[in-house]
Amino acid sequence: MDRDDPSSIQLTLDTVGDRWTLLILRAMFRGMFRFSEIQCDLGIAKNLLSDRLGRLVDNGVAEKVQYQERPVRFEYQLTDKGRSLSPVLIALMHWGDEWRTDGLHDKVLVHDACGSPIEHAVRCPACNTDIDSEHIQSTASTVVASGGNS
Amino acid sequence: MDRDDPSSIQLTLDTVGDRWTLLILRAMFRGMFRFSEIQCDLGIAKNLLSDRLGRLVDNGVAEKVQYQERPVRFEYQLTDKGRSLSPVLIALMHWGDEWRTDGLHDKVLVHDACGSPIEHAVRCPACNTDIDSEHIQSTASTVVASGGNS
DNA sequence: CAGTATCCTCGAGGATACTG
DNA sequence: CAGTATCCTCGAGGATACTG
Repeated sequence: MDRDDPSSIQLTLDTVGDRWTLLILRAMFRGMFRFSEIQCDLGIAKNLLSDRLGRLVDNGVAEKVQYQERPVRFEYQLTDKGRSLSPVLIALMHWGDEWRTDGLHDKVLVHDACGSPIEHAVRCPACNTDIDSEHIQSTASTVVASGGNS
Repeated sequence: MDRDDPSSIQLTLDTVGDRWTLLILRAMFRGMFRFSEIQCDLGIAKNLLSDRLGRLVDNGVAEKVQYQERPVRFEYQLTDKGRSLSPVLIALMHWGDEWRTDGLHDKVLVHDACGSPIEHAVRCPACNTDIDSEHIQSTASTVVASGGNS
């Protein structure tokens, strides 16, 4: 599992690949920065929230910022590293939207300016084109071999 | 945690938000479809792999396809639903690449045709433009409030 | 409010043995 | 090969009480 390929996915998962952590990040992306806000929103136990926030800070995904002096109070803000997780969150959310089977299909992610459902794209800045998943490679091998049966 | 907002992220996490499951999907995207290939690649215990593959099939992410008659043998292929997880995997991988601190920064995802590092984008097909994360909305609220401190 | 400290429980993960 | 069946262990998760 961790021999010659400490894959990038693995590294990401080590940092944010925990159920609560992902949910906490979602809350933070939604503008909740304080302990009690997040705790209340998620219904997570305090010791767990404390632990997860601590890890996020240790990993440089969030930072603890004092927002008040007396009494001393902190809030957690996303760093650039944390903010750059947005594609992950969006991809997760988008897939859930796309395939959810309950009636609540109104949760589709849309462009605020025009209301159209968004799309994901992977692009090559050099060629200035979209790239299909089967044309993405990592140094070692083809990352995504779509196709399969068809 | 599951009161009025069974968020799409939650739904996605329920299906694939498990450490092993994500790693199994990565293996499948790389073209490993057979039990032993995946088991060997990941070093996962057999009962767990069996359990995870079963769930993936139950959830319509993968399907069990017979590829041989005597003896009867099956392999697991991604369905459309499964294949549409590629943005999730790519986002996870991409973030890991971007922020990994070990020397192995050569794992960047590149366009196979030209070797340039890829970029992620969320696009509006109607406006034909890229959308910044703060301009994405779900029906209820702004999904990603970047900004924060600055 | 924003945590820390304890304690308890259940179940996920892993190993091993067995099977068609 | 592709699993299923058992069993054991450790630790994550949760509840509760306490604190600056």
